[in-house]
Amino acid sequence: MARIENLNLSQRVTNELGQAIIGGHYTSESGLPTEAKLCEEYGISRTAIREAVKMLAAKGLISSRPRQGILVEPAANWNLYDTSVLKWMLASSPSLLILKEFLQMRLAVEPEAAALAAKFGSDDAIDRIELALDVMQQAVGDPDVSLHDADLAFHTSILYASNNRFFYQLRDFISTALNVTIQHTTPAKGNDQSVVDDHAKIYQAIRNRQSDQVKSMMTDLIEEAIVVIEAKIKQQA
Amino acid sequence: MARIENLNLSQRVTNELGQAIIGGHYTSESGLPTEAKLCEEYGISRTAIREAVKMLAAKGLISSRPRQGILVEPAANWNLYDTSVLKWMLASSPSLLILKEFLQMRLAVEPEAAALAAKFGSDDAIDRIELALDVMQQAVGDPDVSLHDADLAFHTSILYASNNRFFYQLRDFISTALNVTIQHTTPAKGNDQSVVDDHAKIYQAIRNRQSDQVKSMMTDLIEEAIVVIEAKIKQQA
DNA sequence: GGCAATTTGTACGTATGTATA
DNA sequence: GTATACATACGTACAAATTGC
Repeated sequence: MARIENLNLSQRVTNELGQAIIGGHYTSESGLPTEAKLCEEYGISRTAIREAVKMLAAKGLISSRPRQGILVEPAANWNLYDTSVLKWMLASSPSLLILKEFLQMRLAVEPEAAALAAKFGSDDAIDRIELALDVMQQAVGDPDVSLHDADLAFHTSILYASNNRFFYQLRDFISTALNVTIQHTTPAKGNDQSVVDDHAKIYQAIRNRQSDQVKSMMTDLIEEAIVVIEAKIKQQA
Repeated sequence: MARIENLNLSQRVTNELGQAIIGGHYTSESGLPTEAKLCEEYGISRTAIREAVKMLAAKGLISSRPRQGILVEPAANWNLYDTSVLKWMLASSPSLLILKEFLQMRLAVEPEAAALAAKFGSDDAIDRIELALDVMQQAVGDPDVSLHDADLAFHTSILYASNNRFFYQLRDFISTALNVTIQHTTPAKGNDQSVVDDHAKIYQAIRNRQSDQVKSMMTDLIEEAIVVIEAKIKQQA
């Protein structure tokens, strides 16, 4: 998403309403105010409101019918793989529990994606993984290079190499999940090199077309994170 | 999605334009006609066109800026987990290749979902799986009961029992994938009972909280389908 | 069936931004 | 650079359709 000041009016309203809905300010029972009220609240025209309503409806958050007004859809219908919806969710409830759900999804998706990359990835696509790994290696010891960003690029490039559009489509979701994961699993610095080494092994296995090995390696990588998080959750309770 | 005649104007236009974009009638180079032209073509007001454009933008299919007009986004940005987008894709290219991609995703998601259901599923949620299985059993020999529908319900109820909203959110995607799968993998009738038996074993493993076993059983179930499809693809070539 | 409330659809005017000459 | 033309962005006003009482 671009900077807020670059967004047009209906997009800004969509953002505010979307966050309010996911934050629970409007519920399935209460619904939203009428179009007219929303115009007053935001001091804008009906056209802008209606466009925002249509965008939120397209994301599964609301529905609107004459006489009934604008209704909040059950959370089960929200399109969680929409980048905006994901962002709003994270903003409203950044808990360890959602992180655990993220990791469970990563555990399903990433090992299989890595296995597909080993089986079907084009040489060019695997070059991209290597490139991301190189940057990760540079980042060790050089504070000007972001290990974090290179880590995201590494995992995303594997999704790309899977040669399956449905896996690659999950890049924003996985990036978001990985983002939150990193924030919680790198408390002590200094183990950067070992992180890079683990990723290097995964890259090599993909390059060598060892799909079974890479699948179990990626599984191990994510399960390590799950162990850390489950310990933290217990600690909280 | 409701019946077409129940949709309002902007939703109908969204459908037509969405299908045209995914079908390749408008490309990343050509873009779409101007709002004014679209009004003429469809014989409706600019407001309706604008609302449709906003909905398609919310699904990642297009973007619009002054002077540049309405641009088609790269296919990599389309929100494939949106039910409408998925439907449009299937309508425009119902090939065996997309089915293979579906199955690869199912192989990632469903075994893990079943394992989570075994670990964390509530008793109520597992009851739902049992219910779907019962209907599957009834369907064997009774043509009034749909094995197909019960099969979908079985797999969906496992996603629900995973107790993870991101897995359950994939129910439409998995249902669509399963739908296409069944069409291609049940050529000969008469093996209904063996299909039901396979599902019964999976249910029992979930009920007994055997997460490792259920994971490998679900993996086997889907890999069987993959073998059939890959044979068909080879046959075509 | 009639009435009221609310979204839906239409029409048109002005403003704003942006590519191009 | 500046001006111009063109396309979307935004606003207001009104008529139509739908639904609950």
